[in-house]
Amino acid sequence: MTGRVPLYQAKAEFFRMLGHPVRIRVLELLQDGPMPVRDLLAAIEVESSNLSQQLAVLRRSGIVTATREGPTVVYALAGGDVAELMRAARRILTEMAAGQAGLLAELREAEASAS
Amino acid sequence: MTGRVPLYQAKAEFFRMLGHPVRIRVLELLQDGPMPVRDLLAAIEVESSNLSQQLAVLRRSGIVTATREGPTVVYALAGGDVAELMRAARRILTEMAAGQAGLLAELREAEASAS
DNA sequence: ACAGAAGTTGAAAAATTCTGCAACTAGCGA
DNA sequence: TCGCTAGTTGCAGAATTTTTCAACTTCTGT
Repeated sequence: MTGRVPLYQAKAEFFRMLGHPVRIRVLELLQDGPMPVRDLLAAIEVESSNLSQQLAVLRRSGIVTATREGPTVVYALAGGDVAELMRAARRILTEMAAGQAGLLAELREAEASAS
Repeated sequence: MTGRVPLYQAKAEFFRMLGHPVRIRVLELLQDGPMPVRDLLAAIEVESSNLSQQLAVLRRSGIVTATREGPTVVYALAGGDVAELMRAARRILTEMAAGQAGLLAELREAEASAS
């Protein structure tokens, strides 16, 4: 019923949706609970219309919800464990950094003993 | 030493790197162990040069390694738990799908009782 | 040395995404 | 009702990414 998109493509779209610094920061901020746009804006430093665009991307994807409360709009994580995803990402990123440090060390050695 | 990029930006780049169907499929295939390009190519159906480009993206990011073995090049996951990341993504994706299904149900009800 | 298989690379064209401006809607208080 | 605050939307130009084609490198068998 819902589009019938192959899973790997849905995943790719999902990750692509995450692939923007402002959107990452929004998701991280929302992990501490719902937050009005005003506060996001204060925390993130980006033009208000740009933030709106990025929020729209998140909304469309369904990962956050927006509800109007009087004059302000409050955003919240729609579902679950974004935190876990971020943790997994950070772990891999850390490993990769370590790997590259290792590689750099190797390169330095190779250079030192270069003929 | 390494560029000094804010973490949220590193994360965004990481997720962006994941945001392509071919790259997702490669990473999923490599979870079962190292694999020569030939086999990836057979599994994925995409032009060979296109696959190469995507493999280059993965290589540059450091998430996979390539080693030449005679005439073939074998790719492998560089480090750790890509599997866990994929699981986390699938969980969220599933939740979101459920959420949307729920929303659709609500909309249908609203429609049914529309004045 | 030559031919063929396996991949990679460079570059240009095509497609997508991002940014910022201007215009616009919604709610609230005077 | 007017004006202000809070956000969103449409859109054009800029920047990135994706795709493809042609050329190129390596390695192996003969």
